[in-house]
Amino acid sequence: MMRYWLFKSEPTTFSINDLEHSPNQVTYWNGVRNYQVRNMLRDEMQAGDYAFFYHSNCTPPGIVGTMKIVKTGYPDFTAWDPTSPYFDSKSTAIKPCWFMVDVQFVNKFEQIISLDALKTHLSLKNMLILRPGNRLSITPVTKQEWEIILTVSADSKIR
DNA sequence: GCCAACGTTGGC
DNA sequence: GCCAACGTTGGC
Repeated sequence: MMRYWLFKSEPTTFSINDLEHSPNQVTYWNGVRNYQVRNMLRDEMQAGDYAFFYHSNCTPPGIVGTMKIVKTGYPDFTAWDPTSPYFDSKSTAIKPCWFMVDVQFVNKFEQIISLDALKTHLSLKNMLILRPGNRLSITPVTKQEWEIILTVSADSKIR
């Protein structure tokens, strides 16, 4: 059963352009250090799932494109590197604590669908990203939400 | 740069 | 296992 997701990233750290220009347009999504999100990466995400790429902490924040999960959860090895900002001594190769998936670029929207724009769609009002105080860097998206947002993106192209 | 929300830590 | 203090996220 295919699922849909939304991945947040600060574009100054890693943007959709960075993904587009990665080798084979694929990258590992490392650095998740939240247990709820870890569980999604480790247990729930499947190859073939689709995800929105969301730019956070920028002007304006919003969804900028889509990507695809191409490798299911495996240990986030950047947690093992003492020189990495993502180092965490809790995690070892024998007993990994943190996980990541590989994602592949699919497309970039011609126009960002800003957080403000998302808020104007009644049918999207239950999106986790719109919930005040939601800080999960990855959230599940329903099939309906996925399709509505793609429609919004196609509409914005015509204008 | 402010601040609300909320996850994590650590003392007890 | 409770909960206050603290740190981080992220919109504004």
